[in-house]
Amino acid sequence: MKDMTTRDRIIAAADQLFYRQGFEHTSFSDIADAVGISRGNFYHHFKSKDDILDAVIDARLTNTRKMLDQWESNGNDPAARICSFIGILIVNQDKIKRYGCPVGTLCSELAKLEHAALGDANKLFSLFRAWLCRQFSLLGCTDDADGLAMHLLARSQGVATLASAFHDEKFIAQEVADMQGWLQSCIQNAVPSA
Amino acid sequence: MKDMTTRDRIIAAADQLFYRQGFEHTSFSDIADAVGISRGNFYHHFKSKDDILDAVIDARLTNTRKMLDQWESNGNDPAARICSFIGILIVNQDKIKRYGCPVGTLCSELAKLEHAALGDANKLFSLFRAWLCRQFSLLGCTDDADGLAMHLLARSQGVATLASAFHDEKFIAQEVADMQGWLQSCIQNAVPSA
DNA sequence: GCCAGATTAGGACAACCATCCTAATAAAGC
DNA sequence: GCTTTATTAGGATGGTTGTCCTAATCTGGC
Repeated sequence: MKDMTTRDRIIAAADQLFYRQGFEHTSFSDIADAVGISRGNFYHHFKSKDDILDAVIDARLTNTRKMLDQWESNGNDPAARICSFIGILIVNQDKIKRYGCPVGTLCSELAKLEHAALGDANKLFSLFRAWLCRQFSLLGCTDDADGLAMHLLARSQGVATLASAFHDEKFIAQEVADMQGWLQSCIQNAVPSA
Repeated sequence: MKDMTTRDRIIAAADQLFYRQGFEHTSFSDIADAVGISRGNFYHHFKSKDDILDAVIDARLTNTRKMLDQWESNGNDPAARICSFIGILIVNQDKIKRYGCPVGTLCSELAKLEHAALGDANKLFSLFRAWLCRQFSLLGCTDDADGLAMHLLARSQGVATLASAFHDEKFIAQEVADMQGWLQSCIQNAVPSA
């Protein structure tokens, strides 16, 4: 945080604030206060507020790609990787209970604003979708890997939304366990390898 | 629409705009233009913008209750009623693809705004939850009726979110079919009556 | 026909917003 | 050490927002 450039510190602060307060409800003053710099100084680093949003989405895409690559290079089997994805709901449950899913809530907001960056934000979903699809394929579920990916993506979105509404962590645990059971049944239905 | 009071016309217009544009992004001018009245005229009917939001949420609660009551008094069995709930995703798929779920997106936004009306908005979720729980109980799934209700609620939320992101109506149809299949398996696992 | 109350219109108001401008400061190259 | 460039601060600007005020109009009771 200390050795970051001002530009990166703006992006990091905006990232958090957009997640917690929403994009529209976050003002330049909010970001300036969080970073500890002057308001008028933004325009040396960014053309506009929309420009900051683009940078935030790019950063999220990069970080997400990094996380997924790491899960893939860990030597685990595809089932364990998918379990890592499901596990996000447990690892981040405190934030999710407060602010929902960072991807889902951002895309929902940008859709209502008819914001130009909606397409880029949706790439976050596409990233998870393609990654999950690949894991299901490797698992042997070749005929409907994308359908299974979308199914799992949808379920985790729903869990995040309801966990936020009801602040119920027991519900998260139950659904996570259920998803893991569902994953096992996927493996059994898959084409046996060798 | 023509025989409604001005107050009701404001609520109806605000309801639509809050759904389509979000609460914060909808200004008094937007509502005034939609209703066709003057801006300063609102304060004869409502104390503040938050007051309009409260009225909109109340109206949604009333309408939802009416819908659920109707489904219950139709003479259908509980399974068919739950199917009606699932069917919302098909009936409203055009709006859902554009704006997501009216309940989920409103609660997400109000949570980020830390808005006082969040508690009332969450009652919309509670309404569906209690109704679904009752149906599952009548179906014979007495030991985990609430868990099943939450599960179905979460899944439909997830479908709405992803349908909005990917504008994919084939995905909606697939998930709806899958949910109906899941419902059948619930019935078979239920305690057999008589 | 008149009057009291409800309803409306339209503008005034202060606060906030994203954006821009200018001047001061820091850093770097030579 | 000087000059050029990058970075910063802080205020100005115009537009929009929710809110409020006042005067005009409409409505119903008598």
